[in-house]
Amino acid sequence: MKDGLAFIAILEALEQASELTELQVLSERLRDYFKVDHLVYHWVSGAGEQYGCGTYDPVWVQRYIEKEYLRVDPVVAGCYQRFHPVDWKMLNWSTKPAQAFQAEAIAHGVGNQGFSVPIRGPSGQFALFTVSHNCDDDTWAEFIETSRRELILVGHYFNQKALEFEPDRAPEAARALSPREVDAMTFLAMGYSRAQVANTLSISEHTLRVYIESARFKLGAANTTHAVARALQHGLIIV
Amino acid sequence: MKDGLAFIAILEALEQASELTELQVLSERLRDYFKVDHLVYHWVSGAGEQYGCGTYDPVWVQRYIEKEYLRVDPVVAGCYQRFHPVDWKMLNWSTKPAQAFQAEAIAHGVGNQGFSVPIRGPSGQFALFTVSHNCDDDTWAEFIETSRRELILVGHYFNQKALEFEPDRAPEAARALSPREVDAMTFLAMGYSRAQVANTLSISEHTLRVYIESARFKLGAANTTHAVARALQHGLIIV
DNA sequence: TATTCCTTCCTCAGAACTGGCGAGGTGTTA
DNA sequence: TAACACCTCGCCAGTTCTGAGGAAGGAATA
Repeated sequence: MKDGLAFIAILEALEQASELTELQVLSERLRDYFKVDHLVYHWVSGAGEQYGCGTYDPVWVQRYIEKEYLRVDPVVAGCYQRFHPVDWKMLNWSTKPAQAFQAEAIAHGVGNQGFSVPIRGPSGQFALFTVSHNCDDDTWAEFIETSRRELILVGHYFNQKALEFEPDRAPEAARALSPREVDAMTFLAMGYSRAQVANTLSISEHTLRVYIESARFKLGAANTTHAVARALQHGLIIV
Repeated sequence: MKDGLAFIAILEALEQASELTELQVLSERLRDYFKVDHLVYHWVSGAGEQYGCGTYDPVWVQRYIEKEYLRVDPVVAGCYQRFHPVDWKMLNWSTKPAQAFQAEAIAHGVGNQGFSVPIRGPSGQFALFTVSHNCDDDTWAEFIETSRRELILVGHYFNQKALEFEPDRAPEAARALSPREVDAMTFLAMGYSRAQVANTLSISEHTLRVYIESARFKLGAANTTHAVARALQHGLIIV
């Protein structure tokens, strides 16, 4: 750690932040602390909703949203499937859309190097905390080596604050399912047919249907598949 | 932070650990460092699979697994739905099964206080990093206040190592879906019927069926609902 | 005590999904 | 060039799910 005290000071400022706009300021302060070109927090969830703050060029951010680059961006795709923080070099940039995306990103000032920390929450909540910079591989590797811990920690604090300020997005108050409804959803998520679930739970298929329907209703789902998807996303079932 | 250097030393030992058994030793070392009664890492995923290491009484661990307390434990249920680390006091212990569970846990030496960090990964991976202790509320609150950052960080390092040592459990090498298959799964997870999805993608319903079937095959799923559930769990679609 | 929620059971018709058969075109890669 | 994966389309028969009606007892809560 370069300067433990300066870092702790920023963390404490982050803890005490009480408005979303402060995150913007803090991201600039952190960028200067880490001495990188860009530092970005990017939050993703449900039906393409996004929120972000950081030091990227607003033009680029706008374009990213408009073009739904979310579904092309190898950083998002890669982090979505990894637990560990990811150096951008480890990602798969070889597909055609990914290369076009990369070229455009760099043209908008995004660095050639990057490091992203994936952060996950309940309800399928997913966020990325990213630092990006222009430098050679060795310099970058050394930076990551020394800053890894701080980046992980600060990423989580960012996420915590972002959720705090936007409570609508976080809990989404999915009414809890009854035990039988949980059973039903669980086995359906495991691939059982209705008949199999009914058999497993030793109840009639008609009874099972009642549970599925009430779960569907509680989850605001259009069909069984949708209900199972939402139950999974809300962490209501553990498969 | 009480003793930054001692903590860093443990983190580095954790980084260099090369065997699962070392995690057991390190959890004891960390317990002593934090001066708590218990410190546990508990990993959960797919079809009730579990793995843990830490300082709980093995008898209790055995019983926990046998009785499937995973599905009763308010700590698991609570953390599964939260992003933030959780003080056990914040959880809902009022249901009958939860109270029975709590009584039994305390009888087996688990502390009256507890703090658990939820950790999530791709593929629906979920883990808990917990410290537990016997003391009054004020003492505990003070401990959490001072140790929160370290607990978050060390929990993530633990998880990283646990994944590293058990690679079978982590990636599960779900073959990637083709773009059209991703589209199909995505809209199905959003509750669209087959007809609606076909319409949205401007393809015939039969073509859509081909995608669903091939996605089903790749995901090893028994039916559409199962396929969507797996696609979600593997982070192959972003809904 | 009244109300609400959970659990369990029923039927029937129409809608939706699944499995099996087939076909042809494009693009990448060994 | 051949193999492979991807995208697109069709039909038929059978299975499964959904919607719209019910009914009744027990537990918890206000």
